[in-house]
Amino acid sequence: MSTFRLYNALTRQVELLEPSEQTDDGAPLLRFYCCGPTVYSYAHIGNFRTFLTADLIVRTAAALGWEVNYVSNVTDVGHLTEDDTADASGEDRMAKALKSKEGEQFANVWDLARHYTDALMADWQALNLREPTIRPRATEHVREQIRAVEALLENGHAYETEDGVYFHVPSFPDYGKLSGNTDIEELAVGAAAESRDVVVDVEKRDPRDFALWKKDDAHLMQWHSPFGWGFPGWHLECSVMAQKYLGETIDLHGGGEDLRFPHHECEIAQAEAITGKPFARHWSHTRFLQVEGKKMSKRDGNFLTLHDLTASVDNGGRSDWGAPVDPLALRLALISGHYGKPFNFTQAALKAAAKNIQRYRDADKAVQEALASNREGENNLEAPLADVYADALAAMCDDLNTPEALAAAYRGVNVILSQHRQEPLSGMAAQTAADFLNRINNLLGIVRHESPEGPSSNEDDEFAEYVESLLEQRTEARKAKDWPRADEIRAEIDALGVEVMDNPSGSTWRKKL
RNA sequence: GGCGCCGUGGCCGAGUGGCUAGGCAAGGGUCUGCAAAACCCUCUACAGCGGUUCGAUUCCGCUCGGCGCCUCCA
Repeated sequence: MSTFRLYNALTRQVELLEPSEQTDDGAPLLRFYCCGPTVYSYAHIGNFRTFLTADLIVRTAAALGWEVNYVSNVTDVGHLTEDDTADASGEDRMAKALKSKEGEQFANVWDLARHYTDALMADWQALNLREPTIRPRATEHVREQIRAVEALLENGHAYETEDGVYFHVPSFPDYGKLSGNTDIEELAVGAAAESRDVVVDVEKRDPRDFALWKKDDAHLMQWHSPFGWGFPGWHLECSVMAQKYLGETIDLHGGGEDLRFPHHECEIAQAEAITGKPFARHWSHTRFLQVEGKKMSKRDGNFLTLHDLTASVDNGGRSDWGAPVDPLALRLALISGHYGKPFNFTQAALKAAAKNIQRYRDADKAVQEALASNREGENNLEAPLADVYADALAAMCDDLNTPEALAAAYRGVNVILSQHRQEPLSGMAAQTAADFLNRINNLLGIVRHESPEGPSSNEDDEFAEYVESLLEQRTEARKAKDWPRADEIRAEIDALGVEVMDNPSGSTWRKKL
């Protein structure tokens, strides 16, 4: 039953994802590497769509009883902003960020990288993303990268020039097997470089050759190497770190669709030229998302970081996007489309997600209460919830069909709530429902936060206290049938962004969506 | 130009050779001091044109339209 099918970019078809090893306990062990971001700024929701895809792979594997060695890096070395990336010249992104307005607060590039790395981890947790087994940093693996360059020089796949060390693409006949960019492309590449008026290292032997090491003793981040002071090429860090932590051949390698070429193609070339073994057996890419029908861009005002959406307006959150948005709603919105298809992120979709999350919370709350009261009675949830969970897992195993998995999960929530409405859940039924919600949360991460400290704070507690006190006053007024006074207080509460709901059993409140 | 993806009801988005995905929005209703929430009901679509077929939204071809990558980008 434990078959997990996933699109493989290498073969261009949906294939069985097969761990090549087992743990000592006999569980399949998946070795998975997903390319992380360069920490020169806050990560945006597009970055997170990719990390979310990785997260869902990890969760689905875990649901099947697999162990996952999940490695996701942080690129804290500045690479390049200019078109001549292959030559690794030009200004790097970190240096550029340091000079920007936001960059003024940082003492240096190291400081800047640390700040944005911390921000990444906080956002990561807010979105309920599972922490990678290992999160290596490029700057902490420069030794290994230098050794890889040496190995490639020794076995003839690389050569040194005045400016750096390059990988010689023609020495690796498989180059292009992932992207389909083969020899025809070669001409286009040369042409492209010329038309862009880029200064190409004249010593490069082939236009496709890419930098393994860039000699530059003026660079803000530089290391000493046998080839002089400088810094490693961008593609090197991932293949080196993946192999260090996961072995020479890994089961699955993922990232954003833009990474397919040249980044992943170059990783393959470097890694396989050294080991002579396949680097990764399965490749997965997440498609870019669009925002309100357009590619995200700062100019169009639709460039969204997690911070833009989840921070309070006072704290820089974007009111035009309804900030602060519940991070779980954002998570749900971002996984409501298939990872391999273009996805249009819209305000309407975000609102719909928020509403659904509310419902998951309602169910969770009802179940917790029922669990506490432990009523006598039948358990008629077992069979329906088992079916629904099986549907959800099967959908995820079918190339991560999140829309279908979510539909199934929601069906389960509705079963629980409608059952509970007819007659409060028995202790046994509540236990079944709680197990279901836990499993759904493990699989999809949309029921509640998993991190020990949820995003709650003293501020929230104080706010809640204040609302409760107002609500008490209103209840008094209602008892006295002083309707104008009651409505007045409700208006006050309403102004705080809170809605009041009067039920037969009393009044409750919650933050408006 | 090269490679690839997609066009589903007001919106977002699965899926299938014949049997209502789902969500959100909207309209009507129940409930309610008024609201809100909740619940019930309604809304049957697959870009266009051909072809294959007993039958196509689903397969094939063409047309139109949108989008992505092709050394900045997840």
